[in-house]
Amino acid sequence: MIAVLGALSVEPMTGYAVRENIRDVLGHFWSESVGQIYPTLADLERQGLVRRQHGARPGSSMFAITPEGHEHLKELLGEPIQQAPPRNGLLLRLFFGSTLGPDACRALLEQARADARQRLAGFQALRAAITAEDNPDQLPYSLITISAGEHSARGVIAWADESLAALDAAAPEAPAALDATAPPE
Amino acid sequence: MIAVLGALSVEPMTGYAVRENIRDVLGHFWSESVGQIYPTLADLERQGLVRRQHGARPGSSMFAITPEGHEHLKELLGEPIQQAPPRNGLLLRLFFGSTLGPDACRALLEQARADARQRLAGFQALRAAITAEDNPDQLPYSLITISAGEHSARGVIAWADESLAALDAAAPEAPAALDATAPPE
DNA sequence: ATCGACATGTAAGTCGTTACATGATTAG
DNA sequence: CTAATCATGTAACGACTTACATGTCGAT
Repeated sequence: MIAVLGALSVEPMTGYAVRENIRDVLGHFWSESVGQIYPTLADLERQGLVRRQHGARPGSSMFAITPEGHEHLKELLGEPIQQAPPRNGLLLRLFFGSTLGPDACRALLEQARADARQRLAGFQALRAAITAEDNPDQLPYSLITISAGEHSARGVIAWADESLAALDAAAPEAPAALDATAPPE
Repeated sequence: MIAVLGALSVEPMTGYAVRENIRDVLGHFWSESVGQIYPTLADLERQGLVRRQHGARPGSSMFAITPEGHEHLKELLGEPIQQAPPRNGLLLRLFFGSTLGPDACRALLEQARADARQRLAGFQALRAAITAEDNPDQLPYSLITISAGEHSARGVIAWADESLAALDAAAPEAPAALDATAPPE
């Protein structure tokens, strides 16, 4: 709802383009499925918050936000954030690490770290792209969201490093053990 | 499912206790609602993964995990993690910061930082508690999940600090401006 | 005797995803 | 000509939450 109206607040576009914009621009912190977008658009039209005009091709529509829609967007943005109940499948598995086994835990942490590194690289590319493309009004806010992603990714990397070290200390599972330090006993 | 079976893998307990354990022990990264727990328990019983015995009072049941249940838990823990589509209401609002207004953005960031500080304090208390209570097998894995929370909270604090500074630089909204540095012009 | 914690369940409803159905247009 | 992309929608299903309904037990 906010995302759809927000996309249209930038410029008029088709529902398909709304979907692409949400995926490509907001994708790292928000998502809407197809099944959400068209009904939402129909709702917004019914409420007079967007106007539907003929698209470039037969059967397609250009949606444009109305002044009331812009008003409504402001209200929506001011509404309290309701956060989803936490549900972190990685931490759930790691919590039961003694059942899962230390090796599988190490693998999970390494995977999480690799994913975070990739995301971090993506954010750095994205930062460069939007610094070139965004208008000066939007740029600081885009940068804030990218910065959030970067901080989060760096946090995951540091956490995974630390946790892998902790696992090595707790369960010496011979992680490349061919060095000069004498094994215990 | 994993959470319920995992709770019962520690010791037999009532459904009510399962709920409390999930809330109190896994609460910072996982949650199950009442409406999930009892049907899940009934499912697990039907599949022979838990056994129901008479509870201490009439009408109450003690649930205990069976060997097959323990096997199944291992399998579940090994299954790929499916992560929920991202949906961060805070970042969504901040992204549309030029519509929302700089002051409201500042307020959101300050709130997020305050929340993160509180979570961080909670984690530090929790760390002390479980270090005293947990058995040595479980402790490292509990610490890993707490550490994840701490890293995340510290990340949010650093990000909020940075972003507040960025907003001050981009939109000099007179944030406590009574100091010796001359205002521009 | 009454209040809060313990205890188990169900029903209704919300939210959201996935898959399907359909068709136009454009690039190779 | 044909594959990919553009474009719009719906239907079925699944996941989950909230509220309700019911009853026991222990402490004050």
